[in-house]
Amino acid sequence: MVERFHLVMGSMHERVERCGVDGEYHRVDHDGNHVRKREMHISLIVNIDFDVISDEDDDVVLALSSTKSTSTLLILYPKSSLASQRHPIQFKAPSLTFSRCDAMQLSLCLSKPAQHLKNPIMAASGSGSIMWFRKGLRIHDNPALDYASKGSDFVYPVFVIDPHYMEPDPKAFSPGSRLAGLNRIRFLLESLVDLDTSLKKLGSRLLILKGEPGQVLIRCLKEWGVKKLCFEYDTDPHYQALDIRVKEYASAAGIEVFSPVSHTLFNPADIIQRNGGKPPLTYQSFLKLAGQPSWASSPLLTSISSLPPVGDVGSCEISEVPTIKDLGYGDIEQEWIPFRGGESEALKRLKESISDKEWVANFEKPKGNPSAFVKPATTVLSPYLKFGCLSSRYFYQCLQDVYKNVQKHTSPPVSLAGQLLWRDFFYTVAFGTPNFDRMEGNKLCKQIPWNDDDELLAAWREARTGYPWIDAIMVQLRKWGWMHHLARHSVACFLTRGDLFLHWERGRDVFERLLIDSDWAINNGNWLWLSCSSFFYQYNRIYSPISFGKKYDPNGDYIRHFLPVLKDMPKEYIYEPWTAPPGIQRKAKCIIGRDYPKPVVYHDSASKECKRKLAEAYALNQKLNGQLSQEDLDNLRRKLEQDEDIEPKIRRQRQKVGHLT
DNA sequence: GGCTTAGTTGTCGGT
DNA sequence: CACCGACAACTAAGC
Repeated sequence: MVERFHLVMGSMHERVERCGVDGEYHRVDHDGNHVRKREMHISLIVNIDFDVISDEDDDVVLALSSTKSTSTLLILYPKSSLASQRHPIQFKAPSLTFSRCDAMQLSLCLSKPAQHLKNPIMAASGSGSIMWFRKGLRIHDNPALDYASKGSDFVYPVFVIDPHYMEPDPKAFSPGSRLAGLNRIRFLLESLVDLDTSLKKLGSRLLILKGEPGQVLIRCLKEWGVKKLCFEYDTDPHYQALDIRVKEYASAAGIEVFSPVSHTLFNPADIIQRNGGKPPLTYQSFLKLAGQPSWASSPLLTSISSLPPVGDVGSCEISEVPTIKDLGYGDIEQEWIPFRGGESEALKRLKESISDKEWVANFEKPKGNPSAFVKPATTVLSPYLKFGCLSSRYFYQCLQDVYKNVQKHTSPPVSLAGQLLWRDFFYTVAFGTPNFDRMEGNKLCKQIPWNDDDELLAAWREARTGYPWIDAIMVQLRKWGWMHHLARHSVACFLTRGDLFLHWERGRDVFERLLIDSDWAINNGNWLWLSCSSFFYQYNRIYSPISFGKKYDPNGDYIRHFLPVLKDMPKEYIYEPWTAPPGIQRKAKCIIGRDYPKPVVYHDSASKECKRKLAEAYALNQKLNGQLSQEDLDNLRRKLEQDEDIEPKIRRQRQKVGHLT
């Protein structure tokens, strides 16, 4: 079913420099009649011939190839499909093969976009612009902000506070909102204050609005009569859905939309397209495809001397950046957290990190010490990258400068620059994989019959597994919102394939809420990795909850700091306090089972069980080619439990889950 | 299609 | 302390 159509359309792609008209398309139906289909408000005008591959009911999936020699691919979904998650549809286009579509995503990849950018229908004509901040909370290397200020008499720098993200949720297991722990909310507020301060120095200010961001933005567009709307492109499903709404409105209202890719080093859509429509699934293949960033050797715009003034805000209610208290959080006692939000802090931290050129040149991620907490073994720039307080591209260029001036340096994947590339790797795979954040319906994810055990999950989440190394990490997560990468590995492995055999999505949820650097693509990618659900499959390699920490920190100082109940436990027992003789426990003022819990599982038997289950699950996945139904999973789960009963000596003895006060 | 190779970060017990 | 092999054996990519 391939028909020929003509489409007037455009894109929101980063390289689109002019936009602002409604697009619509019509098709010829089977009887040869021209049928006008829904209006799509799309920006730049491009003439492209395209083939309709699937057009059922209201849903539209289009595969396009341009009339010119460049290959072009567009996947479009109308509004109606955005609400419901749909299964991926696979199809083949005449000129290229691709197998991705995500109901939440609209992507246009132009291999030579410049050719399509001629003859803009509508140019910006001065007047006002909105700079919509979401991530990208910075002045340096901010192309959206730069574009907003060009040729505008007024610029409205806006941040919308979404109550869902910010307001206290009394039912949550720790202080914070439903979606974010208090640490990250605080970090965000600090970042906003810093951004406001910087904007004021440039003759502007940050306008804080409250409400559902889409509605609020559309109201601003209506009220302020701006000609341009500028914001950083975002691949996260949440923003994909939000941005389509806002772009549709803006385009319908004749407002130019400029939405550049500046959060990552590369444009994920470009890389996916270069790989024939599929995201690369290994780091090495990603590196090959990615090559050098296009901007690698040209200087980024890292400073702005002034900004146009803020225009009349009409009846829109503008407030200052709220405090934690303003948001409804009482006085919550909190350990001093070593990480303050904001661009200034990010640049300061960056400068400190790269000032030690030897350290930068010799950095090898896997060799870092996860138990270092007074002075962490990594840069701790991740939360700044997450909110865009720091530009990953600027960071990358700074690293290249250091590398140029030293004799030898480490390389990806272990080098510092390699870490930024990991970030882009996960952004790319996540963008190109429907249901990336779930096991079900995720083609990359092994279907594994994880156990469901609320008691064990709570023990893990609340730092009472009885394994001090694991619990100390979980305390650091809750108190600081940050732990070393390898510490994250330890607890993620423990929760899933190593010991508890609980679903990685449960752990993902906890990390997503509590980490100050939690990032949708990276967090999900790493949980897929650590649970051996995707990317990494060597399920025999299990982090020991005892010896892994011990090899870095034999004295247990990390444990003593985050679990003060164990501070007087002799180092011989601190990783396995249940083995300490009663006299020692008394002397340390820590009776196991009373002051600190007994282990919730025995690691030796639990990890053997996990390996056995993974082996069986892998075999079934292979047999059924990854297509496991819910029934298949249930059957496997039953079988695994039966086998467990047949071998009672292997069956782990579950301890009563203790409570740590 | 079959085969080889490589894969950011395991543990344990050796040298 | 650095490195090695055994353990048991996975997948994606590339030829």
